[in-house]
Amino acid sequence: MALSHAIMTALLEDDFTGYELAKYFDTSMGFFWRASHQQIYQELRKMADKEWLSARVIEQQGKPNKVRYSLTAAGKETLDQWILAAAKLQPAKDDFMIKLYNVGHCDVTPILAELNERQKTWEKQLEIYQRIRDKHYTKPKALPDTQKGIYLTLMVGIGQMEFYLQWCKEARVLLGTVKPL
Amino acid sequence: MALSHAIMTALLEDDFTGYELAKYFDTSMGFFWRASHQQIYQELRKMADKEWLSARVIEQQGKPNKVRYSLTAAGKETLDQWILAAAKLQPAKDDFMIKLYNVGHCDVTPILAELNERQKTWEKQLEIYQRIRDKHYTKPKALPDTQKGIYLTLMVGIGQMEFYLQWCKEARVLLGTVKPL
DNA sequence: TCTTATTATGCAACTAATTGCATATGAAAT
DNA sequence: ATTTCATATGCAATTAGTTGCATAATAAGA
Repeated sequence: MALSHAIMTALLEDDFTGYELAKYFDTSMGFFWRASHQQIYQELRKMADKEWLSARVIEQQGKPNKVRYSLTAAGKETLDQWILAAAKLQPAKDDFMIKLYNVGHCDVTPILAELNERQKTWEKQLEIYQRIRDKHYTKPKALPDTQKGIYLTLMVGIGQMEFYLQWCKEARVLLGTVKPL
Repeated sequence: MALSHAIMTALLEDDFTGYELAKYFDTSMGFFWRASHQQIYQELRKMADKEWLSARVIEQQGKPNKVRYSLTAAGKETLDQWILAAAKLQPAKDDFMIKLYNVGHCDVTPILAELNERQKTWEKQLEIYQRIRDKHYTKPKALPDTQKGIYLTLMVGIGQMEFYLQWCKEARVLLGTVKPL
């Protein structure tokens, strides 16, 4: 559902090909939304069918032709309507939390190992986010309006990473007190 | 995929019917995993087919018969193996973050309204979590091993709510500086 | 020179999840 | 007396998302 709206949001800024969007979902918007290229290409065609997007084929030699998409007026209208409707707040599904429920019933060693892996990932991610903030978002109130929301999503990313790294410490200590089976 | 493992994790503690599991996913495990009854009933039948679960039909009059499921040895083995494999860390998809990207392109009013709605929800949720902590989890190290992981998931819930409420303040101020279209 | 990465899309099969509907009773609330 | 809630499952249709594979050129690195 909302993948299409995420795509339209990206297209507010500029026209994109599927390939470029796939990269966009790996970096910028990838902070809180992942999509594979297969999914994106499918979705783009569906959206073009509904006339939310218009497509222009760009001939190339050697490589496959590109298809560049832009948002239509109907698409923008759909997006505006979507923003009016409240999104449902669904909890983030996280396999690792399920694993924690198993502590005491299953061996804790692999869980601790995975916690350490996650810590490394979170540390890296936090660094990336902080670097972006320090480079482009030092004065939030001075940003153009179109950047303010993006800044706020970045702050969610930073805050989450900081929290998880904090929690990690407590988790490691407590899991250390679990008797091996 | 992981819904089946979440179900098996629940069944580590006790046998359950689909109906009871649906409630379980609305409360306890619902902090980080939601599933509708339709999905749960389907999944239970699939799992019984694979012999990860065994089913016992309990005849009732007036009401439909219950089916009570228990974890088999094969199911437990599957669960143990699953814990060994690292879960992939995928970001939580959140529609509201997409909406924030639209600030400056679309009217900010409904976004601010939704932020306020979310704040209320987060406040309520935080209270619920805190009450659970204060009632059952005041001394984490004194808990039985089987409760320690659950405590840690609860702390994730509390930490997330606290962070979002904090972030909410900054978000409201910054969104207040956005010029209306 | 051989391998790998980048560019650029697509099909097919499958699994996961949602939406809407249907059934049927007893108990509690209005 | 009527509505709503809780109990207890299910089907059918659809949408969303994943996995694996295929193609085909160019450029860069080992």
